Amino acid sequence: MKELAEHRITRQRQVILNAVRESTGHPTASEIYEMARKSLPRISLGTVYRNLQVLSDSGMVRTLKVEGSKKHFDRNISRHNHILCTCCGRVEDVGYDLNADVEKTVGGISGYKVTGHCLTFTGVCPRCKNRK
Amino acid sequence: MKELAEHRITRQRQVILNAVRESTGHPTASEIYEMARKSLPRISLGTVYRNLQVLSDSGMVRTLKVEGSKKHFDRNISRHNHILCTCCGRVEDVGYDLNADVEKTVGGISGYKVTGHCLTFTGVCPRCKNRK
DNA sequence: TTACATGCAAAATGTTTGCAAAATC
DNA sequence: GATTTTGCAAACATTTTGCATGTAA
Repeated sequence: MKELAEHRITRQRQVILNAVRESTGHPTASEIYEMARKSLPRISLGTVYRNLQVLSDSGMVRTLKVEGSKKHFDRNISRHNHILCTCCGRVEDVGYDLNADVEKTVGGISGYKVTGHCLTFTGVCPRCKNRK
Repeated sequence: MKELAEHRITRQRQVILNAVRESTGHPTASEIYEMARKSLPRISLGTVYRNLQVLSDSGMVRTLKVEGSKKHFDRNISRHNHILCTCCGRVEDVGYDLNADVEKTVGGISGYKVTGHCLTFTGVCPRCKNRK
């Protein structure tokens, strides 16, 4: 994990970080691009991608890879898991966590040096349930 | 889940299914394409993608979405989880499973009708550990 | 002033799709 | 013989990259 201090603090970088932090959900790169464009109309998608990478590498945002082809980004960098609505594509945090020693257990089983895990639930969100 | 019986049994379909079943790891679509090409040199990538979709929909193979951009396919359709080597990209099964009532718990927490979950560990595999 | 960051456009990657011909049932 | 499936190529969506220019430190 590189420190952000190694990087320059540009207007674009700040706007992108703020966009993620102000987002209520788990925005994709192009959603962040649209948000950033409101204050920096000439910002490019490439810059958004490059900065999301930098911010993710330096631990300031979290990159989520849920079902589907797009990456999502998360302002919440603490340990937590996610739930994906298979109906509307919504991604939400879920306040459920694995036991802390699970990674140790899996390390023993697999022989890997386990560095992390990703747990995503799928289901139908309350809104979609009620819509039927 | 559609039954495969609704679909015709073509040579391509069989070759693709066999390729997944005979694979030792968790091949990607293009790896399956290369395998299939050994017996059907004129098979197309589109056919591979279409058939993997059919086989996955009918529950005969499992589609895996691990970190990284590509989908992987798994001959093992029973409940199990995966571990990804962040060093070489290898994906392996891991004989660790969540408690069966976790989904019920998460349903209660989130208000979702939970239909599944996906748990993937990341780490460094024994081969990559020893290579240093 | 110089190394890093940007905008732009093109390329790369992985996957899906339209269509006419071929194969299955 | 009707319908599904195929091969091919083009389209698609997302992400990455090369490069000349701009900018923070």
